[in-house]
Amino acid sequence: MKDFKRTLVTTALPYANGPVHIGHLAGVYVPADIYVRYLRLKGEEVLFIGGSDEHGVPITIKAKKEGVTPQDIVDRYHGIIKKSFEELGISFDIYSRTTSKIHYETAAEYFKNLYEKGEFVEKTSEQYYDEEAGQFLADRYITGTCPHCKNPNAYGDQCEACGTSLSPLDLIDPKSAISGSKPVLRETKHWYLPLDKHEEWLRQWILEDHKEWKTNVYGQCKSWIDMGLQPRAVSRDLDWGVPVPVEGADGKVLYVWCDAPIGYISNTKELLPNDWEKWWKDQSTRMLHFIGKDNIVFHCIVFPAMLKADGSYILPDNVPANEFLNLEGDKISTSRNWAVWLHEYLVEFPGKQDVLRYVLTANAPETKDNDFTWKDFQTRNNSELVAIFGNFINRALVLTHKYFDGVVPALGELTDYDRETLKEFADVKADVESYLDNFRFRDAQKEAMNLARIGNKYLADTEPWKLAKTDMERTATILHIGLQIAANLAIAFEPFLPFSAKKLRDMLGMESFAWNDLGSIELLKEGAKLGETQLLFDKIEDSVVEAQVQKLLDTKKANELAAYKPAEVKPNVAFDEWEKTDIRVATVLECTKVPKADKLLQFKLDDGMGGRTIVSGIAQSYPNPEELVGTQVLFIANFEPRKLKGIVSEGMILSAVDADGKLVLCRPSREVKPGCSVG
RNA sequence: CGCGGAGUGGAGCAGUGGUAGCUCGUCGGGCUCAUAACCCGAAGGUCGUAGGUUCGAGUCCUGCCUCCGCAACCA
Repeated sequence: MKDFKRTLVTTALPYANGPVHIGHLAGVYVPADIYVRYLRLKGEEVLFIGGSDEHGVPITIKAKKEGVTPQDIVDRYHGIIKKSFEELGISFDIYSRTTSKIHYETAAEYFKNLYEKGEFVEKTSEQYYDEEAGQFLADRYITGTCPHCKNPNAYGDQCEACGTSLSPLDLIDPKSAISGSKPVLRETKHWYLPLDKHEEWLRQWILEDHKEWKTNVYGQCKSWIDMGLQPRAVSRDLDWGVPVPVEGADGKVLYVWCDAPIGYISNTKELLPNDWEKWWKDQSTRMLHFIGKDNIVFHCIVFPAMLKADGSYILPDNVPANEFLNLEGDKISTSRNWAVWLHEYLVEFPGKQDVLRYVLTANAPETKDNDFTWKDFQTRNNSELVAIFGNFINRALVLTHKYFDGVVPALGELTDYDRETLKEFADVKADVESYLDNFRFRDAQKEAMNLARIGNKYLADTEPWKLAKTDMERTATILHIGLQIAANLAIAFEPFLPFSAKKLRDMLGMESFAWNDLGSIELLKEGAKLGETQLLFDKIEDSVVEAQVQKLLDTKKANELAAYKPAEVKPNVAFDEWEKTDIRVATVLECTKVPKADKLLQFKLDDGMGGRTIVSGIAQSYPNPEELVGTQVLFIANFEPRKLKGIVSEGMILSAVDADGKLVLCRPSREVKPGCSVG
């Protein structure tokens, strides 16, 4: 590996049309933060850049829907995102945004420079334009009939019914998804980055020089390059974004994918106006992009091509991309509200930042998609953080306070077993480092956790609570070692669980610490006074996670209701046909469940004509049938009587079927005489 | 046949040619300093599926099935 002097870490810019959720965290921000904290702790020079991506069509549409400006939308979400990152301890050196003044300047300048160097090509094409909304339409915002399967709800890029890839021009009878109007074709000019011209060096740079990249990253890049790279548009017709800084480009802005990565540069500039270039243009800087798998091509091919086109910038040394995290078996979705939102978590689980960090790291989707469940969250907290880590710390501290008045006791003569234990945990440092250096955060954290396992085993095997009755000198040595292990934990977990590591250092009275001290057994001095003991982690009760699961179930139900579409209307019926049906009102006299039937209720009705019995299949929607007595219902009076479960049913009671399948009885809006006709 | 990734004990994940591992859960035992925590032991897998290469395959090759991503949004 090259000998780098400093490391620049960027994280994918979250899109400011919603808050940040656990998927973003597990895929990008938590691993990046662990890595950065690790480097800082080693004393290396490192810069950690983040920011919100605030341009693009979806934000304008959301703004229109809410009747506010795009700026209002991004101000809202940028605020939420920035604050929640801070509270989770994501230690950005700067978290800025792409609507900043400096970004507009930087992006425009970047574009202009490439334009003047002739790095773009111009192309004019016909695209659909929505005259009502006054804007060009992205492929996905055009719907119409699929030319292959005649599905009337195909999108401009693909028909989801038959799976065919489409172009908007293929659609029969296209419609704008924004206004519903019929779009028209208009000519428009755009600039393209000719990726095909960059293919040769990209092939060498990725496929030959960076075989160490993760398989998912390398594989996707290889497939793109082997297919042949195509020019990619860098501008769009839109009024929200960085204006294209070229004559005759009115109404055009930089396409978001081009705009957003330049944000990494502008944010660096904003933080270090005079010193930013050493982070971007010095070959001894190592650049890393932490992203999710959806962003691989942009960060490995497109953005590097932009950097290379300029010529003065360095290229990323690695792009550790993660797969996706699912939630309770379903994929996370902002639009469906199927997510655990960071800002909500922080309110609902105060002081438990590290629990989330721990769980997301332990179950990080490093090689494939993983699933987050609340049950797993609880188990990892209770069985790992509390039972193994927290409990070990508590044992060591309680014993020290009990036998040595909260003062670090003296280290006496070591036994063979002591030496074995010390040797075991001295290896932890090298193991954790090796995992972290290879972006294997899950294994790294597990290895750190091993320190606590070693500690627990050491105490169980040496039994200081028994020795305290006979041999205080030996007890002192054991607890001295136990406390040194605890102090090592405080260092090892600093990158992963910074809040708990700090708490632990306070309890131990540790003032200074550095990564290179890891493995040392001289972190605490004999005679040093320990701080106040408290629990490092708390148990999470069943009711807490059950409430979170319920919250998700409620969301799912709300989604079903929102997605409800009325059934197709049946073929028309002549009036005299319809008139043959005799609908009447009746008052319920008795209503009971039919024995041995799940769905049936037996009604005794006052129909104004001597009464009748009707059996109706609505029991699951009305678990307490007696409550219906005295209410009125509508029923069909001229059905042939029919036997159900041995009871003769003389008609049918009318119910509406709600979106969730629940049946709701129909009744007159005020009481009427039993036997009245309905028509 | 668009391209890439993934499919391993009850759950979540490692493992790229040579006796199938880890964490949690389960069962049995021990300990009692500790947040009923800790320590020891055991049970549990024909590694998606059908073929093939090989002395030998979870690991390589081929077909098929399923899930995810890339194309609007999106980590």
